[in-house]
Amino acid sequence: MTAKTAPARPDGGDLGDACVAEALTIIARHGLEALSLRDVARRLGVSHQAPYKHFPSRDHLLAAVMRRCFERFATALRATPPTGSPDADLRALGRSYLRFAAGHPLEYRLMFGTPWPQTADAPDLRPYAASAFDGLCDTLRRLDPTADDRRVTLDALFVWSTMHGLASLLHSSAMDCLDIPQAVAEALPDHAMGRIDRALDDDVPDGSVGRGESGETSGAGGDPSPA
Amino acid sequence: MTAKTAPARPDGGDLGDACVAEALTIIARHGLEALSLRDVARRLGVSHQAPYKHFPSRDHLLAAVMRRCFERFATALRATPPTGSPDADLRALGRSYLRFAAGHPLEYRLMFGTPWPQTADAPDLRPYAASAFDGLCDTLRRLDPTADDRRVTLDALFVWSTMHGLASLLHSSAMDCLDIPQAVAEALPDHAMGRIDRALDDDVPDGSVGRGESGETSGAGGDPSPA
DNA sequence: GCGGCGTGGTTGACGCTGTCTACCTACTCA
DNA sequence: TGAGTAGGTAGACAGCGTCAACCACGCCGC
Repeated sequence: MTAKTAPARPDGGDLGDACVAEALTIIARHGLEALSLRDVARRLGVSHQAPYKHFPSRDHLLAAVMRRCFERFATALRATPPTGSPDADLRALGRSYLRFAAGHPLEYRLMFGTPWPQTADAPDLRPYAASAFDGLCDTLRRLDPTADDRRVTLDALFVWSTMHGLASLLHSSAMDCLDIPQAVAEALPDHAMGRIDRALDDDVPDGSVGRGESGETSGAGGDPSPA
Repeated sequence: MTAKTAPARPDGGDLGDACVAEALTIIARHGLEALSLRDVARRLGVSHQAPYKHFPSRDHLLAAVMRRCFERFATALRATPPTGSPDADLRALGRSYLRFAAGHPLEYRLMFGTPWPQTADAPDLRPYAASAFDGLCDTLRRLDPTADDRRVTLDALFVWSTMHGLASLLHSSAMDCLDIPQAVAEALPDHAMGRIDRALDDDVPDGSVGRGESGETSGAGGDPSPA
């Protein structure tokens, strides 16, 4: 329990890592539903029980795969270094976000579209999600240095919601029902980012943004136990 | 093959309908992963093969469940009759949307968060998705009667993206990582709707919204074959 | 040197799943 | 009356996750 940091077995490869890589390949190609521990073992040429020496259950393997997805996602978001203009930075961030989602739709769905396995609710994944969200908050703070923390958090969640909605809807089955011309679909990301720009651009007191229609704040998301 | 419109078997209940209802109950309570045809049959007190007389495969049952979900969703959205003010209508529509998603998170995920079974890509579900989207477009058209169709479609997709993003994120695992105070999370829907209001409020030429940064339109979602 | 032991691999079994096949029964209709 | 069919039955199959038992090897205290 003490000197168990890195297994680094003498016989070359680490089966645990290989399992994660193979599972990630399967998910990226055929989706989460197609992932099976036995298939992973078969592809790696080991017995169907070998992965259980590295992961107590399928969910633990899934959690490891998700960690790797989050690493890649965080790397992709950090790939756009901040420029001088917070406005341009926000757009670049949005573009990176959508590019990752478009390029890795199944991994994206794994991270944000499916319920996490109970195994993964550990604070293990928190740093990745938090760092991405903090980056967004920082950009927004530079955009409007006078905004307080609550305002920045709300705006960050608003921006994130729109980006996540775009990323999800653009590759969703529901979208295919709608006969949206491809040219319109392709113009949507920039259009939405323009709308976000305008939504955030003008600075007015908080009261006019969340203009409460007499207790309506609890109308949509107020129920503390919706399930 | 001709007079097969409604089975309406003489022996009381319709097992097909009962299967859909039972499957919907299971999904709403335990999620899609917990749905099994054998479990449905067991709960209904019939053999594990009985459902196959009504649905050729699990996916066909799933498609029927999704149709029922969409019916309920469309009903929920239509429950808010249009008032005189398109601005108020838009907010009411958003509230209905989020209320349904909060009240039926697993059904919502089934409709918009998981890939549809190939069985369901028939034009069967199109009317429901289209009617909801058209309602949103109509409201936006009343908000700005001068906007052309392309503009209305883009704005509708923008609004829908934000709503869908909110609905997804507010109940996602990623959100739990972020230590968002509950008060902020509860204020988010109204805040976001206020931002949307402002994003749509001012009317300026399309050029300033989708200000193309020299071909950037194809940067985020332009790749026609992302997978 | 050697026995205990943890690590990482194996095989075999269990119950679960979706699905295929065959069989049976009751109703409809020519 | 007899064929056809809709709808329900049971049995079998492969694939799945998981539990249990077993085995080979490297390490460490004696």
